[in-house]
Amino acid sequence: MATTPHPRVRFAPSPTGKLHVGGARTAVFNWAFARATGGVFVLRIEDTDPERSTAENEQVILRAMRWLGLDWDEGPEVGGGYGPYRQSERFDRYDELVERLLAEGKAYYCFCTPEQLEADREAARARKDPFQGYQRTCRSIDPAEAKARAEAGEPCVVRLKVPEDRGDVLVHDIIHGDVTFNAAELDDFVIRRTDGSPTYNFCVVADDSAMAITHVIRGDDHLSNTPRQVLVYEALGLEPPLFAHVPMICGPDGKKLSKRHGATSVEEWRDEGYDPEAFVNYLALLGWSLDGETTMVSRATLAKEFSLDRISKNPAVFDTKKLQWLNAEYLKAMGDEEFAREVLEPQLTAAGLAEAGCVDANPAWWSLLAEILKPRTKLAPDVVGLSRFLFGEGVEIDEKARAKALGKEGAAAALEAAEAALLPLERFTGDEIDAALEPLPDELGQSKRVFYQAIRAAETGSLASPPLGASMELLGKGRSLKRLEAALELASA
RNA sequence: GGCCCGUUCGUCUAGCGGUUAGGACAUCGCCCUCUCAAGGCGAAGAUCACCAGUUCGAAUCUGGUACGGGCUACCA
Repeated sequence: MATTPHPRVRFAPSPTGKLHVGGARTAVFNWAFARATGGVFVLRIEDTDPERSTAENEQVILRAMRWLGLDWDEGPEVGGGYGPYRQSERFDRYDELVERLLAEGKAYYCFCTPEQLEADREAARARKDPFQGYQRTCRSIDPAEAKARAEAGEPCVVRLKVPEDRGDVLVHDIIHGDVTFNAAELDDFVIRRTDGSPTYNFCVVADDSAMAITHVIRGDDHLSNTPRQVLVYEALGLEPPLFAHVPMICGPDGKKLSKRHGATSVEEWRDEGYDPEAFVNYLALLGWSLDGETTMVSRATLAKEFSLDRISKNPAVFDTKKLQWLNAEYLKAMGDEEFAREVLEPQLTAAGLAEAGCVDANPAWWSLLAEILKPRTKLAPDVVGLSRFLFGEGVEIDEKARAKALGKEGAAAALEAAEAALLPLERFTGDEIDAALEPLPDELGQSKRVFYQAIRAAETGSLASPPLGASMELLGKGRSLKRLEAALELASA
């Protein structure tokens, strides 16, 4: 049982909003498990609630899944042998099963109004009854009579009849072990609403079974609902799958992650400039570990090494700092050319500083830029601010740079000496530039700090920048010299 | 209220009866250095929630307590 030859797992988001990080992590686990075991990853859309489900949200979720690189083998837009993969397209199937349960006496009509139910609940609370669920009022109605009333149009729901003598319901959970619930504490829950639509706890079972799902991997918040689902499996005469309830993700305050903790949908993280692979890596490490030591876990590694027995039981706090560090690690691991094409070109194009195709037009220039920017980039959009000084003839010198660098005594002398030393250079490369400038501070009797900061202010307009030699190489001799001269007017003698 | 789950450095975790309780992020210090980063080295940080018990021996097994979370809907 533990080693099903070809596991089938599913991720079943509800298109009532964007894909959130908790859902994304569940998706990562399902995907990784399927890939690592040679199984099948099914994507199913749980849109039984027509009020809150929209086609737009479904698209947003699919887009987020693709961005994360989590491809599904069966589901919307790819099809498969167990479709349809939208619950809204499976209503006739659910209905058929509900009718069967009704006919077999395993479910029954309930005509209680919401007001009655609320009153019953209140009464149970008042008399301190530990059982505050449905009081099974309509169980005693004669089935034939109930059917007649229902067919006559009287508003009613259908409830599952929890067997009186069912006793303990065991949930076999791969992460938690066997979890025991007492059926007597489960009420006869609704499986079909007044409007005829089926409820979650019923559809999940109908679909997981119909889609031959072998392992249900989902959030811990579903553990308490699982015994209800087990009861549905039993009523239907079906074998339940294996369950794996993964710990929740929470905010720094220990509460379930939500909007007030900041960005919660994966597209917001994408827009902030995170790399999808780094994001998946981080998500995977939230509640799972490869060996306790390794922190860089690529999708390829996940697809090979992921296993359910290394998922922890306790909830995890989402730590943006660590995500950011991981993201920077992925950027640093990129080749210069790759960084130029995948980070620099799109970011600088979006910022209006460069144009599509720029990297192809001058690969060497862009590779050098990539080399000096990579270790300084935490998030992709950082490159815009880091390289802005390279675009345009002159550069705006910020106030701090004026005051602290150009305002220093000897700044003008530094600029003049630099210009004189650079003017004769034939090969205007970082190394040549560095070599030409190197002896100047001593010759001028200046500290390196004063000397170089004056040059830096002149060339980059700021007190902090990438290495000067390479920066000037990227600017080119013409612009570099022109900027030295321009700064001279602002510099103190 | 009832039921269920969880609890190892600030955070993510390793650990599965005998370890100086290991790693990573963050923090701090030193080195490198013309700035900012990156990098290297190092430090600090966990009476393993608490209390009993089992055992020669417990973070690891058992029970209870506390705290946190979840479910208890005609949401999913």
